[in-house]
Amino acid sequence: MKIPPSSKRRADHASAVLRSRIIDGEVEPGVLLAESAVALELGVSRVPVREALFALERDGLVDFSESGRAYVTTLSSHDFKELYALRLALEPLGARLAAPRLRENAAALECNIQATRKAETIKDVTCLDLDFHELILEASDNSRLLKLWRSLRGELELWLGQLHRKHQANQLDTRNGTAGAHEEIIRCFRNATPKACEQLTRQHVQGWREWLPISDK
Amino acid sequence: MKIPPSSKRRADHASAVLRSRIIDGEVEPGVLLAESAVALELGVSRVPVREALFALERDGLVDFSESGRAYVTTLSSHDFKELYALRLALEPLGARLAAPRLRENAAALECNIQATRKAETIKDVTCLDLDFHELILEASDNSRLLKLWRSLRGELELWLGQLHRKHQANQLDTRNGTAGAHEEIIRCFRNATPKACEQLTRQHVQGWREWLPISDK
DNA sequence: ATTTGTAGAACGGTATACCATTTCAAGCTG
DNA sequence: CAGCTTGAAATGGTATACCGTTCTACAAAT
Repeated sequence: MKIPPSSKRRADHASAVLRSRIIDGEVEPGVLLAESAVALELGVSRVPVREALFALERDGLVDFSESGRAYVTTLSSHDFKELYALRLALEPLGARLAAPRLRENAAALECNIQATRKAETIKDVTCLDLDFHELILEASDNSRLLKLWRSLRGELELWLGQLHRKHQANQLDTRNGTAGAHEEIIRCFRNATPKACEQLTRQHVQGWREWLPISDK
Repeated sequence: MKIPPSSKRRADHASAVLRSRIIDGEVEPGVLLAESAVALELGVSRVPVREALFALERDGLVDFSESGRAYVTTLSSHDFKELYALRLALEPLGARLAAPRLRENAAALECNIQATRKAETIKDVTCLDLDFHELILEASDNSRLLKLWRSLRGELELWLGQLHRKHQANQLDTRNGTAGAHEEIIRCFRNATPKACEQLTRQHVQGWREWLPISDK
């Protein structure tokens, strides 16, 4: 739930606007994002828009056709499997690496859980959930691990957003389930070995994956 | 050892030229890559150069300062550790996923090994070695896994290139060692379970990491 | 009805020009 | 001599204009 305070660079602003539009489903997957049109609408020139589109491609939110046009990414269930296979590779590693640091100081994680309990929309819960996992990776002292994970986050948010929109009957109270699972993880960081943290994180990610209502079309 | 045939996009050309200069050590780490200067030298305008610099940043070959200037990446031994921790997370996973496909068809891998045996420079050996690992990930049917790995490859090449340049007395005949180890991996793909392939790949990557003469400054 | 041809619009790639910011060194001040 | 000031040069950010390519829709031909 972070809104960069209208960064100085217009490219960043354009990127942020487009990102949230895509994730919120305001623009449908497969839609063409023409530079000129976007530039006109955002009131900037094509140059920063180009930059924004490249950044979004890096995050998997737009795909470029061979001819250089940018389209909003369309995700399939196979894409979802790819993403989770990678979460399962990256996050347990991150947890193991972060364990020594989080053992002593898990304040940020605690704070995140409190916010989760108070969250009022399913979207906020999702965002805070991902934030929690990101916080762990931030403590892993492996900047590239964090970078790679972040490059997947946009697609995760897109996928989960689509899921929530489809199953309108969203149980907002994944809140407590999420918060509870995260508290168990914190306890593990405090008391157990790095190996145990790694293992619990693996189970947590795997468990969530199986929990989700995946339309395995 | 691939030279894109002067792609239509000048940005790609600029990117390729800069990439090879950085990896070959023609420009020292820490050097400023000013848009205007590069543009002037390559005979193109600043726009494609900008694009190239962004692409190189994604691959970790240049870093942007806060003010937006691009500098050639300087790698520390900590960076090397980060890279290998990630190889150890990604490549075994890739091997496991690729196993079913490679069991039947490992022609590309065979071909790579033959080329490795004939390689004439240490740089070629390194490149073919990385190609071998990349071929496995290409067979993993996880496009994002491949994408993430590729985003690390440039930094690996940069690091290894620096290492070779430092230890002039490079034993070119890592050739046979590499080829031999890779043949063992192919045999594993043909005869063993995906789990076994995963495990062997982990050992292979780990073994190489320990083999390298790391100046653990 | 399906396919092919074609003209015009849409779009991306690039060059160039202008402006704001940063950098850095010369010069001034204490 | 150290530290600060300042101003010119370097650099990046952005806008705009031009050109070639690609796309699309409509028309002609089979």
